[in-house]
Amino acid sequence: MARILILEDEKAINDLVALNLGMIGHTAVQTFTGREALKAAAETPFDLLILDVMLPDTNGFAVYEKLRDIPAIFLTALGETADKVKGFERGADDYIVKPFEMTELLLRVEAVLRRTHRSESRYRIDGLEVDFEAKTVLKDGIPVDLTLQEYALLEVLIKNRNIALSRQRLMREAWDVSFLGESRTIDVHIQRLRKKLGLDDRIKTIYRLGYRFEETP
Amino acid sequence: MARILILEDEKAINDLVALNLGMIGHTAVQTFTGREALKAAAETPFDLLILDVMLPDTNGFAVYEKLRDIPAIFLTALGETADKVKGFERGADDYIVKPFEMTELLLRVEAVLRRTHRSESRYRIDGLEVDFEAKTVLKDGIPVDLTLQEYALLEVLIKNRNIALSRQRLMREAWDVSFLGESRTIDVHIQRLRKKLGLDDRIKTIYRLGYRFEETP
DNA sequence: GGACGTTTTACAACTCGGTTACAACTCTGT
DNA sequence: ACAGAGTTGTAACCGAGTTGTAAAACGTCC
Repeated sequence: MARILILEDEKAINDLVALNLGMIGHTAVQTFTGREALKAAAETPFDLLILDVMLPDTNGFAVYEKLRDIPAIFLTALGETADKVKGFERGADDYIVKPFEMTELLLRVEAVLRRTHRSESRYRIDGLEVDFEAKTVLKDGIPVDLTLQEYALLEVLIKNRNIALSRQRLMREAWDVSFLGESRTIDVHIQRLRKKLGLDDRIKTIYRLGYRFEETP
Repeated sequence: MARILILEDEKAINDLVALNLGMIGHTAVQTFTGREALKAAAETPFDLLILDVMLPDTNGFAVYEKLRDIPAIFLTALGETADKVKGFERGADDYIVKPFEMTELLLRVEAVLRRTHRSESRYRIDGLEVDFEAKTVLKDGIPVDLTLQEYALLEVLIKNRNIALSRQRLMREAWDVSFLGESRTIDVHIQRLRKKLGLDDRIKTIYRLGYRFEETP
């Protein structure tokens, strides 16, 4: 089952949540301060975060920001704004108002875990890490310099991964040019991506058609 | 935490935003007209503005124009989004469409504050030490004389470190000029910063785009 | 007018994206 | 299986456009 990080300063609640998650087969790691939570998250990967919004040393959102690629459920005691935040649905995140029924929390945990594929602002595979917001690329944690054009091509490939893309279409999407004469431009850029990022296996050539970024080579 | 200015004529929304910001530890100052907002901003510095776009006496953009280098999140009603916000050359800012979930706003607040590092009063790396309050710069403990313009540029670079900044945006944030013709001004100032502070490795050129201050070269 | 800060100018150095040329490979028809 | 046509891989090269840099020109404040 899933590895779940709990960040909640009230020990009674923290224990209760951990106990219940454990009963339905998840592994829960309990933390009580933002610092602890970040440390735990740095050490081992988690599938889900359960974060208290208000904490003595920080707030749950700040912690979430630093671990942004992990889905989260927020716990809050903001009674006054309960109605406002009740229907909250955002990507793989959720929001629950204290005091809450444990059953409700467990249901939401299951729901979030089921929704593994969310609109991503990052993509990771093997040692490759692409941040679509910052437009940066890391290879084994080390920043790789891509030129604007190289990055544009990579982004199109990844966002259409597992789909064969014709040269025509690559030209249109990554170069913003609708026509394609006799030109080796794309081939050369594919070559550069493969070399810079070690993507020989992932970027597959489709003979007489174009290329495809593959997740399962 | 941060000092945040709210400009929103609907009292219910204004109160709600202020309440929620307060709950996660920020200081919110509530204003209801453009005039009030400008007055408040003139009296004390803010780290972030939350501005309603449509107001009885003015609009949020006009206020933002006058307080240029403070990051802002705009609140807009559904129909007025696209056209108005689109052509707007956005700095370290964001916009959100009403009606919005409070959590979403809070997340964006955290994101902006995190991106812009506004609440810090000094920055250190290698032998470089910048005091944003005193506006002084030490290199290996020795004071370095920067001119006003040089310092302004350095501050913008550092406060937006690890983000690629276009020349356009550097012009706007460090020179307070929104247009940029054919000019080598920025390049020359970058050159001086690099020379005076030995920042050849940290201030990176992004070809065809601008510059970026890097923490991990 | 002189000192200082800023911008422009001029040219050298460099970068990137594209082309080329040829080698290596893939597919098709026999 | 084989040959030949067509397609892709790849290193090397080139030119337009971009950036680095020193020096000159311009402003502005004492």
